[in-house]
Amino acid sequence: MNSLPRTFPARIPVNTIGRLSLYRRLLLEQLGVGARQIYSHQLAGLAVSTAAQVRRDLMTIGFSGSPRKGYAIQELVDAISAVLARSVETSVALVGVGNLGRAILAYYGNRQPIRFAAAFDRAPEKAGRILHGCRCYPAEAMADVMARENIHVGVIAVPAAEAQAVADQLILAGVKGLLNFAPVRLRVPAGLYVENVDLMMALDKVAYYAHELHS
Amino acid sequence: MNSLPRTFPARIPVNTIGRLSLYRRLLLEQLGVGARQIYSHQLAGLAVSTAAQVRRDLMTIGFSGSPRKGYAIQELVDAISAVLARSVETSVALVGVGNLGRAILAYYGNRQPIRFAAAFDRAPEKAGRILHGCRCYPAEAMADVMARENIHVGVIAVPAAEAQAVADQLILAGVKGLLNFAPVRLRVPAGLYVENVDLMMALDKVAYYAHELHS
DNA sequence: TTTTGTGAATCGATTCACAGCG
DNA sequence: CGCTGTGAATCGATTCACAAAA
Repeated sequence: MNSLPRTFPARIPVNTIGRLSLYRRLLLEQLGVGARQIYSHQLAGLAVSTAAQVRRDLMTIGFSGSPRKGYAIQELVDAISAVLARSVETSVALVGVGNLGRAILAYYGNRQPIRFAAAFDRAPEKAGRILHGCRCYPAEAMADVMARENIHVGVIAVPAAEAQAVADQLILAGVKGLLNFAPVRLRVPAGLYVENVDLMMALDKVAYYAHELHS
Repeated sequence: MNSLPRTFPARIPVNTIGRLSLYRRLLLEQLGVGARQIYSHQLAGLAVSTAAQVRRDLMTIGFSGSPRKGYAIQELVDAISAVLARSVETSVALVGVGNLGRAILAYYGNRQPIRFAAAFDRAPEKAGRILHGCRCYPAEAMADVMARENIHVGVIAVPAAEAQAVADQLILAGVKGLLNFAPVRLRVPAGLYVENVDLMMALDKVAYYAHELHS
């Protein structure tokens, strides 16, 4: 029955933020299929999780449903969007327009309200090209473009050896969060958020368990 | 002094496996630079972690160092490689040779002992091509090729709508672990391991914290 | 000294279990 | 009834803190 733009007393745990992102996607899908209300155990089924987990997560963002009808899907989507940065536009910069960088641009498309506003690459011949709706600039232009486009999130898709230097540049240019695809742990000032997508680690984990189960 | 190759009493936590993968990379780098011994606090520094965490992780795999000299790097690399599937060859299949699939092949290269032994795609015109050392087959060939190549790990890089069907096929073909890049949660038999790389979720997390810090 | 190895304490995240409600 | 909301219990992961070793 509630919950629009509130000030949240507590800091929301990272894992919860992640699940909210997932719930939101699943809920939008349900809306598309004509559903209007959903029970915690149904959403849990879609998310391959538990009803208790779902209820706890929604409690954390202060959203309530009714015992009779469950949760109103559209309202819940709005509430989650208000918590995630989804109701304001977030401008993002990509650094590193190699195989992975281009795949990232293609993957994210340019769905509002997360917009890839600029890409940077050391190789000067990439400057000026437009890939999946995102313009490439030479690395030197970073500070200027980032300020002009009001970018606060950086995505790092450069080789390991360059990642720390790129992170330093991005931080200097004012980013508050980094999504790092390079297989390195970045050293950043306290408080700045870094999400690592470590593909080597991910594959090692799978190989470990596959091997364990197989033998 | 340490770590004889076998029989780990306890099951090793997922997070620990992930960190071991990271430690291994960092240690190999140190070997390349000429280091032979390392202290827990030094490795922690490289991993952007804590000395206690490092010691706990190494304890978990039964590896010991000496208070005087720290840990012997080469031996530690070997011990970690023995724990991860790194000392035997693991064959992997990729399904979905789009932008993301090709970037994945390029990223992983074909470093031993994790080998991309086959790629599959619904689009028949991709069959027969060799990308980054990995041969593409039509989707229909999956069962045959997977058996012939003894593949036990699958990497899913297809659109969300197809991911569950692909997972089912791969499981039928005998995989024991899945690395899933599709923005869906897969339903799999108990015991089978799934590692999700959810890029939407990753970006939402960063955007959330960037926004929180910025405002 | 300095550093390892580790039991115990702490912290955080998930699950249980049940009161309250429609 | 079956469902939500939530305090309390549990589970797991990290950190503390210190004895033992060199």
